[in-house]
Amino acid sequence: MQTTIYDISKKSGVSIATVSRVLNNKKGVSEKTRQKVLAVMEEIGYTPNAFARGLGLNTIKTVGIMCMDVSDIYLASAVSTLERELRHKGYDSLLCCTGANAEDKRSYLQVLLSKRVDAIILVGSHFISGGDSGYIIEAARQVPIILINGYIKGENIYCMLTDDFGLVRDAVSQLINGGHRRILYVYDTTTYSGRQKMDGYKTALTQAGIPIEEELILFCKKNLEESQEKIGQLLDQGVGFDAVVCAEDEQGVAAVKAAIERGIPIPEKMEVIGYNNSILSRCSEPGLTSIDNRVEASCMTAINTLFGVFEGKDFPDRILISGELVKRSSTKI
Amino acid sequence: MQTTIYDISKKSGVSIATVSRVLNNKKGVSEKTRQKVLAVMEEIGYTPNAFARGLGLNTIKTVGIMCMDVSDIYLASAVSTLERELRHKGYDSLLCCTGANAEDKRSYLQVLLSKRVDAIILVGSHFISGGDSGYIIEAARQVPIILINGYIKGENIYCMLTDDFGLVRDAVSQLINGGHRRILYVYDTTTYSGRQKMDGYKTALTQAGIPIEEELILFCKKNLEESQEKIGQLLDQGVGFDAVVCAEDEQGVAAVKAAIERGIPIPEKMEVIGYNNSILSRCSEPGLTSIDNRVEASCMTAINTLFGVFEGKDFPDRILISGELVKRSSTKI
DNA sequence: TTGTAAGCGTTATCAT
DNA sequence: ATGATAACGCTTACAA
Repeated sequence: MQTTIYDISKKSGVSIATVSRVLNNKKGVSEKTRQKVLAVMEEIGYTPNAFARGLGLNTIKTVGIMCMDVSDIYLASAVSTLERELRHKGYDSLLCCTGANAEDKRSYLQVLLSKRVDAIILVGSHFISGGDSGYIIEAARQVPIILINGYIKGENIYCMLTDDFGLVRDAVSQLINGGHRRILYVYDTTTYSGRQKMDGYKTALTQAGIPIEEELILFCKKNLEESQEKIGQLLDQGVGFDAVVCAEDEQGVAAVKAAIERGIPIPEKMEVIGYNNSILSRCSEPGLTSIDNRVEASCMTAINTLFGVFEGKDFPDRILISGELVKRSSTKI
Repeated sequence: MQTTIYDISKKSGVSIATVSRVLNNKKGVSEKTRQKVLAVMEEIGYTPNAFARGLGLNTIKTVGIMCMDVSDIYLASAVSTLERELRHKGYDSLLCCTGANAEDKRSYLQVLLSKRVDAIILVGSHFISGGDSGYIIEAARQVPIILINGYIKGENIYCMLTDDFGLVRDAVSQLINGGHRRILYVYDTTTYSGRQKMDGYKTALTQAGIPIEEELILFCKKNLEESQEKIGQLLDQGVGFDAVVCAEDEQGVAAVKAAIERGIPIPEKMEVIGYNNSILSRCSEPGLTSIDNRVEASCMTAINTLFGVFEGKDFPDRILISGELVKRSSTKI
């Protein structure tokens, strides 16, 4: 059985109230008593029960973090940053990987609420793709909700937004300025963020007076081998393109590999741009130029916002985080 | 304010006991009453308080997961598997990234204990490198502790072990059989697991009657650029080796890149083997042959063991998980 | 089938 | 400076 303050109380000959005071470093306890109590705690290896504490205080200093899948490099780096910052502030992280199923997301959110987390952070725009974000707005009535890379309008909801649209548009524009007319776009999702990126691609073309061609837009699961195969097929079919922009680094690497496989020199005969500036872009050979939307910055800002909200301060419900294009050897631009 | 079973009780005209019964799907409640209570719950958007429940039952259906850093690909994939399996069983995961500091590991473990997690899973052999694993043995008096890829002897501690030693030894032996005599070994840590790998390298050499040369053992932080630079220097200095075995895929990729940078064809003039069979090994160009110690299998077995322990079954305190060498284009073997 | 009441381990408010 | 006690929201005998 676990030991309680009653055990400490009995063994040290003081009341549980005093034990509690010592435990919480409250003043109004004589130094002698304090020492005695601490000694007993040490001796019997006492660990306070956070439930009991949480029951009374109605806070357990824990924040729920929801994401599709931590094994995804991008999400893992976000979760890592969030967890670290939360811990610095004395909060724990209850991790919840939802997968793609909408019903699961809903019920997992309920689980987090029932564990009385002090806030919930949703990472990735997957949470607003289904259209039905009502349950999130509903949940925000109980605790503040922070979105990393997504936007939902609602009371007590705070959104960190990345300019995915502008970043892709500018990158594509640079390719166009570099003389490219036929640019392949590879994507894997149609979440909010995914649509923003695609719109960026299309807008850049339109602005340059280049027609949008469906055969130059390739949907493909985010899987290296599968992407490589599909891009390779396009190459073999002679669809004809001399630049590739991908919604994910993994696909960018696939594009590079598909080209090399066919003896197409990169970046001379084909330029490739990925997204996320992850370690994959650095592993690529040649190195993959990649768009960095700065998740880490988004996460830091998110935590900042959250603690501001905890303190009752007024914060904007959406904050835009800027990104940048990180150039490596897969492009000439 | 949050709603409680008292609110439901009042509004539906039944006692809190009945509300509780409905909440827990217990029998002995008339269908009519059940429906009425459920309707009220739905109406006022009731969320049960897990603290209160946990206080009485002394379990909150949550498992603590500790690792150095989830942004590490290997650890992220482990955490992902653990979280998923735990959730299937109805458990949440309290994530705790400790960083390298020993004192932090200690105190974070205390935090988990105070949150009354039902078990603690330690991922990675970092937890037993400091030598002082007393606090873990101590913690095991309160809850079962599972180690992924590490071994500590103690009551209520269960260890999933990987044969890092044998895997590296066999891989190096294969290189030796392939005609290599001067094989560079690159490593980044001296944790338990790290030492096992190195021992595997040395043993393979010794068994083949090849002397161990210090200049062929390179310590290097797990960082792509830094590793590439250091391995490159060795190449430039003419240290002379025609195969590289790395303790991490990231370093394997670095070795491949260092060689390519100098026009050394892979695998013809140099063979490279990495470790973990992560996505990095697939991104590498040419693809990196890599040792897979099967974290996912370790994690599944860990969860299996854990729930066996929960049910009071007797489980071995150490389980060995076998791995394999996954061959890609960076080797001829 | 339903209700009453004790108990879970804290914190906080009064007294003393 | 210290102690007694209510309160937190739930589960679960035990009664009715």
